Amino acid sequence: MPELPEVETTVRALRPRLEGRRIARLVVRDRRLRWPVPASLAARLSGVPVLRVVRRAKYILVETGEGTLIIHLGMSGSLRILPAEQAPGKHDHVDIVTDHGDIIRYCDPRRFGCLLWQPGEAARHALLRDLGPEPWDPGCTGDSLFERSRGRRSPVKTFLMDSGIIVGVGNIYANEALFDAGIRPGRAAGRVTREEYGRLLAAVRAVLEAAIRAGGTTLRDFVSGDARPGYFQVDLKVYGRGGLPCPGCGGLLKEVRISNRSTVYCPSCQR
DNA sequence: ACGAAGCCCTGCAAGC
DNA sequence: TGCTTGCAGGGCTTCG
Repeated sequence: MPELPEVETTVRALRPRLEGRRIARLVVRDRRLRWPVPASLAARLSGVPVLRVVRRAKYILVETGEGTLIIHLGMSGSLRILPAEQAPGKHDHVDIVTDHGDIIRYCDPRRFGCLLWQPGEAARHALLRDLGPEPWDPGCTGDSLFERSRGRRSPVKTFLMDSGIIVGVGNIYANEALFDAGIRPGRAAGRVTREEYGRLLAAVRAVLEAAIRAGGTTLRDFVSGDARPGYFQVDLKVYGRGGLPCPGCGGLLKEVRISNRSTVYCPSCQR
């Protein structure tokens, strides 16, 4: 399940294969994704030069001279770079073939992802328009989170995972960051202090950066094979460890559901 | 404006 | 062994 670090790692792997090159053709085998792959996409991209590949939230933006290809990996999606033709598997939806012969294969078994087209400025697309800042945006600070959270009664974990507030914090890293910051996930967002939001944002950045670094070590294996960038390279302190000892105090970690998402925390270390 | 719940989908694990 | 059931997850969408 791609979280932001996995998307970032994918973008870094794609850059040398796409930037400055042309899309020779698009092979669409299965249009069924969260929204159907537009019927006009293949014709639209044929022969088009790629200027830049960038990440915004968990979206991969392939910027061309004509517009932007917007890709989301959903829960189970992946993009793999194949050095040569390989027989497509059951859930291999789309191939992007470059003028250098690289095949970039989009696969998404659960079909929560998407491939869409936006003419002109990608930021104007409805999916991107209302997104909050990136965690590293200078305008994203402990103070700004504190201000936005006033009066909110929903859990701070839900607030942290709200892409209108801050992007890129999925369930796994929300759990980890709240543990690192010593904040209980179930507390009302509006009751968390200014200082705590400062600690929380620092923890978010640190845990995402560590995971991106870990993803970087898998980059060299990204081409061909089954190697995929992954967050599972990082040691997770609480996620998936409900009932096991807390790495801080040794007490048992508690597992609850918040907004229907699995939530793990230490009742002693997190207040 | 906010918040909660529903929904999309497949693979896997656990229970019978 | 083969069924059924539950769960996982991001994030849009709907409803209150």
